[in-house]
Amino acid sequence: MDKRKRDALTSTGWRVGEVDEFLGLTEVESRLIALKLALSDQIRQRRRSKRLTQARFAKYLRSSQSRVAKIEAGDPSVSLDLLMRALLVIGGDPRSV
Amino acid sequence: MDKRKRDALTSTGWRVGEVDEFLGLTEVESRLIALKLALSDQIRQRRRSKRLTQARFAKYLRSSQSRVAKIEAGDPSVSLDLLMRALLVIGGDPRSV
DNA sequence: CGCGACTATGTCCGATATGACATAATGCGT
DNA sequence: ACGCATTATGTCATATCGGACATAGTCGCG
Repeated sequence: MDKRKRDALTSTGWRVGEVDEFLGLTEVESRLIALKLALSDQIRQRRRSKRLTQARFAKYLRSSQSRVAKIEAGDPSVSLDLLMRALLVIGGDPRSV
Repeated sequence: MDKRKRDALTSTGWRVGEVDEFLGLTEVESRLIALKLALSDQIRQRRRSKRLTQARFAKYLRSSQSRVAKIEAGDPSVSLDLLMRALLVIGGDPRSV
């Protein structure tokens, strides 16, 4: 681990020697975002392959067209919960993401 | 599809014939809960195998001991986002869940 | 038992996500 | 070009989730 990172961690209460096996916050963050984007894509693909409009899909989701648009746009205001719910509703497989 | 269910769906704007391929709300809900519980278990297991206390893990997560307890207890106030973040921080593999 | 370390549960209130709505952009057939 | 369907973007009030704190419960171990 480079010094910069170690300093940033220890200064916030991490103990060197334990830290190694853990992912830093920024890495976690980027993996989380990647995951969300993958879900977005999967959802849009499935919705399109079923020839559904965002508005119709929104009904199945019990949400709104604008939310669906945001889901597919990878809008940061969309939670993993909603993404996963959407994927399940449209019949997607969580493992494939 | 049994009549009861079809009525419940159509009455809320679903069109029979499209509905079939989609999961009902309650089924989505239960699958979502199952997913969360699986994450909970995975997190607790990994934390224990690393011999970390909830308090120490909370620091890595930049959260609090009580949140970690709730994460592991499957408390409904815990989002998928937080669960996934916790799993990533502790080095777990999302796919294994 | 008593005590310390750990975990569980409850509450508060600030932060973030939500559906709904309005409206703007885009596409597409005629 | 026009009209119509679809999708994108912005905003808002309400709901849900968040960390923090207090406190209660649990589990060894002397």
